[in-house]
Amino acid sequence: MTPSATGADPPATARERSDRIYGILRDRICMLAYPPGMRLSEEELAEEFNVSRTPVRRVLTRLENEGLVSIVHGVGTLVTDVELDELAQVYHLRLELAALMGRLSPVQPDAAAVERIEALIERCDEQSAGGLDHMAFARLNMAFFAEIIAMIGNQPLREISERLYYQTSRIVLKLLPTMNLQEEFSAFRQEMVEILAAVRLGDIVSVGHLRRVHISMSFQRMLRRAGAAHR
Amino acid sequence: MTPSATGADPPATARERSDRIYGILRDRICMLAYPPGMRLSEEELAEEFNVSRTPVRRVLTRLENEGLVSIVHGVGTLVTDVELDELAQVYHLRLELAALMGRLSPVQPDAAAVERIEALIERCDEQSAGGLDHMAFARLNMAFFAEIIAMIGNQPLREISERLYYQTSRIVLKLLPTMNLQEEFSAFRQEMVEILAAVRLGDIVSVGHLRRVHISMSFQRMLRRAGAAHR
DNA sequence: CTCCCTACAGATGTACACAACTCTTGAAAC
DNA sequence: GTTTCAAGAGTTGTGTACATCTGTAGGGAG
Repeated sequence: MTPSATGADPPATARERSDRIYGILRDRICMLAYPPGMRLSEEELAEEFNVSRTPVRRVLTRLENEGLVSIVHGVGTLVTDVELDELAQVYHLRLELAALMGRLSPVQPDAAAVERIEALIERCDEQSAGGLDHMAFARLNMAFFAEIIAMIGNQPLREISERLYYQTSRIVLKLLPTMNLQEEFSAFRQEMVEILAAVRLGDIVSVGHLRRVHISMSFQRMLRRAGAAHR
Repeated sequence: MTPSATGADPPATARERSDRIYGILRDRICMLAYPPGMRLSEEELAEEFNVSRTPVRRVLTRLENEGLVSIVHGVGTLVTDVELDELAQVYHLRLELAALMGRLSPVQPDAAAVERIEALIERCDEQSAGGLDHMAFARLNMAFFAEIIAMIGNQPLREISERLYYQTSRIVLKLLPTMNLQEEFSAFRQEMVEILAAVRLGDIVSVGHLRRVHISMSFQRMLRRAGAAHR
């Protein structure tokens, strides 16, 4: 927004600026604004954020460690490709980790969190009524995930769950055009309703198991579609 | 060994040099050669490895992302401290992940791996016969861990298990002087014997459960010692 | 004697120039 | 026509000077 000409942006500390750029680039990759295979130019990014290549490289290295880009000397920084079969292991692990959240010092969500989940269900209904949108689905999914991880009290598990989510979130958006969008919206709404009921009971163990079930079924639907597309 | 005066080291690619420096620093931190609280100088490290600060910073940033050091602007790069109660969450997660290894596409170890484990048990006996050494215990433990993670077929789970191990390995070495070293050697040997039996049967599920049991008991022994020391 | 403030030493963060590497393009040899 | 090689453009990796920040030591006011 503000072109920094006035320097209206809070200068902030180096760490905060780095985290900000990281978050922006991660979201662009996860939302496919930077599609798989796209080449990211350090110089262009440096220009966009009004910094030199050095802090940009710091961010790109972090994204590489998390598997979202691949840096190749002399070639460039490439957004990694996502293939369902290559991410099968990540999905299997996500299933098991989801079931763990209730066992490892879970956090009881407060009333505000319950209201936010209710609002998400409402937004889901509004979308279903109007035109269905891929991007809207992805954003709702991400917002709901934010509520889920807030219930994970075990900090290492929370960080790992986040990482794995960002690694797999793209495959959903990528395959969505080939799938039944209404079915996906419906399944997602059902998941939120069921989890909301468990949240109201304070039963985080069940929240974890419900998550596990729905991640598994979502994965199975994608496998079926991918298998059908190959014929 | 070779002081690089002759340049005998294979020049290697940038990635390999970076990984090499990373591995060296990680081992030094995990072996307490760099004790918690120690300040690492980018300039000194750059001089030691015959590079500039730039690649050193790349490695230190990675170590920070994994929680082994803390970089503070204007202050320095400090080796993070390890406290048992702060690492309790990591331990609880490690327990559950250990139990998962048998369920997620485990890798059957070959005959050579079985022999290496037998050799580790033998080395453990030699240590028990001679003078007991903290460093020897840590090295045996790390070597055995290498055999364990080789059985983890799920790649993301393997990487995560490695990270969490490096985060907790220091606390063992730190508390070892206050503990019964002979008891620890004995328990460790027992773990290896039991797991070897499961490996011979090709029962990786049991390997995982045995790991879980022994990680848990090791943690409980440390908790008891730490509690006793506080009085 | 205590407290505060200022200057300084030393650390990490940033910018920029250059080195090293990859891929492409084109022409020349066969 | 095919192949090979060399030169060039474009990218990331590295080295280095400087900017920015922090903790401390020292001196002066009260």
